[in-house]
Amino acid sequence: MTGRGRPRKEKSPDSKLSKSRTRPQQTKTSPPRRAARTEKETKTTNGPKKQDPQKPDHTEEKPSAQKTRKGKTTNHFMEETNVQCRTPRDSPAPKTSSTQRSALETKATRSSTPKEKSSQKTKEKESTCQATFQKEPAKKLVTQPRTPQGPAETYGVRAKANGCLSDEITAKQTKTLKDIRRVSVHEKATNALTKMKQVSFEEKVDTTLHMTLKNLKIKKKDISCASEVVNEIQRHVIKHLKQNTICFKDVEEPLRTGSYYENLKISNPDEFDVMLPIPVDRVNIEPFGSDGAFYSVGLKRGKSSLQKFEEEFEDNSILSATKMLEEFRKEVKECLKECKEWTMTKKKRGCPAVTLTTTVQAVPISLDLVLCLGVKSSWPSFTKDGLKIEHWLGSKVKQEYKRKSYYFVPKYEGRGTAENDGIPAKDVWRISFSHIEKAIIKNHGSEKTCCEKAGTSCCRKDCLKLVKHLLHLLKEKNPSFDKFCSYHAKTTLLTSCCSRTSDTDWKASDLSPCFQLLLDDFCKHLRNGQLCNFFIPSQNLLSGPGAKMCGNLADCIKEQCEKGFPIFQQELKMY
DNA sequence: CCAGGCTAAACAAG
DNA sequence: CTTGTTTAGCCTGG
Repeated sequence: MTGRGRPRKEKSPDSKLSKSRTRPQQTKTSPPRRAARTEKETKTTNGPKKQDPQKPDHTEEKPSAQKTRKGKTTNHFMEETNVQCRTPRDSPAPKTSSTQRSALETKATRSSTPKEKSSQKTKEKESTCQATFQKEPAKKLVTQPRTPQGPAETYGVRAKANGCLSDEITAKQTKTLKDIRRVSVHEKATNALTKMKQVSFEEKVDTTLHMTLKNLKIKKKDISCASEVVNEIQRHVIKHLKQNTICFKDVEEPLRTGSYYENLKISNPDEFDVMLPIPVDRVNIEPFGSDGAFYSVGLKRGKSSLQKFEEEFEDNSILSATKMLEEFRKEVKECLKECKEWTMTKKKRGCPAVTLTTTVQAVPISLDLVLCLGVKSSWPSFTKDGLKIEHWLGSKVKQEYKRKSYYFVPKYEGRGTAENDGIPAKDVWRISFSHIEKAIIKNHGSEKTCCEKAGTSCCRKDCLKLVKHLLHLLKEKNPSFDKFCSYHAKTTLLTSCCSRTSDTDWKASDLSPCFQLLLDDFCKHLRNGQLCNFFIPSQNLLSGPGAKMCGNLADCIKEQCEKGFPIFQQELKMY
């Protein structure tokens, strides 16, 4: 890893190439990064997950981790009493002595005196959390959340998530007055306990979320390593396209899109998305299908370097996405001959990207090169009701965006042979506004200074990272969710930002409630089976997964919310 | 076109 | 916590 820090401008492409060629050997001799990391940063790194989230490996670790939790509750309780605001979640055991109980009560009243029942507002949490992060071992944070019918039952009271006391009273109606009085005494105690537990529960959620976010951060060193090789191959490919091809020689500056370049990448800098735009002017576009997301693209008459990709259909000709992508693949493959450390993955049907993979320090990295057409004219009419950012970012900003180009990527859905007006799906293009998404994410505040160093910081991006991560983990656990993707999360965030437009709706200190509100929004979309493309409202992004799966996912998310995100806690446990 | 300045984010130190 | 440093990526003015 030494010597990586030197300024890139000093390197000539050639020297870099030769250097890279030797790298595979280096990786063999040098210890895998995971091992190297354990010296220092083990607690915050995501080592175990490193290689391949899809591998079932990690499932082995979970049961054992669960075991360690069992039977430690009493001990755990004693430990916890030393920590301010960190009250037992697993319970006061039924046998809790009166002294212990009163200690708890006083603590409850002292530490928080919660006036409102369900205090969604969790103020000044951050300081507590921050301290917790540094001092407390992670294992402490990962105890099982209090189950709905928790130990409170031992007091003859049904403890509900929100402690609805009226229920409890009706349950006792048949009892004698004496009993009721006795109960009410207990109620008092329980009430305090319940409230205390709520605080504890919410705090625990808050801590879990912050810890999770912390673990999702990508290491500076990893960024350096990955970006060096990724930038190098990018430059190489672009140079090749410009110098050695005719049809792609007009390729413009790459549009670096996707999570990494939006600072939304989580866990590892292992996926890079780059769009390579070929400018086209004066095109005829025709919607393919009814939702306005796919189009056939015809070149207007006149010579063009793209003419060789035209297909004749009835009276006009269109640019065949498949042909063009094939040629692009061929050219990229050609330049990989000089970059042996990169390999190209097999073509996936309907996929717009040519995916290149390599490993840096034993860590796999993939780079998606997406050929696209850049269109400078005004956006198609299907976008008319999209991008409703007026109240959030302002209409000037909107106009600014709408003046920009838009792009087409060679992506189709379903079988390539499906026809529409005689045009096969494999020859159509999907519209893309990735550059606008990136611009919005980068400039996401209602106030211009949002998240700038002089301004107030918000939690919009953190919320999105968490939703993405949650979705990722749920998909890992349940492969039937594979039709859901991070774009659903992103679109949900953008949509939610348009309804909660103020920066104060997303205060950085309100991460937990904001995140859960965002999940609420997501679940609502899922239950309705409808999530509109942010730019093309007529396209429903949830038509793919189907109603049943949407319902299932919403159930899973709801469960996670109610239980305090055990799926995150389980992960934290591993570090 | 590209050098140099700027920003966001990670990170280290106090 | 605050402050400063480093880095990659981005933007811009000459």
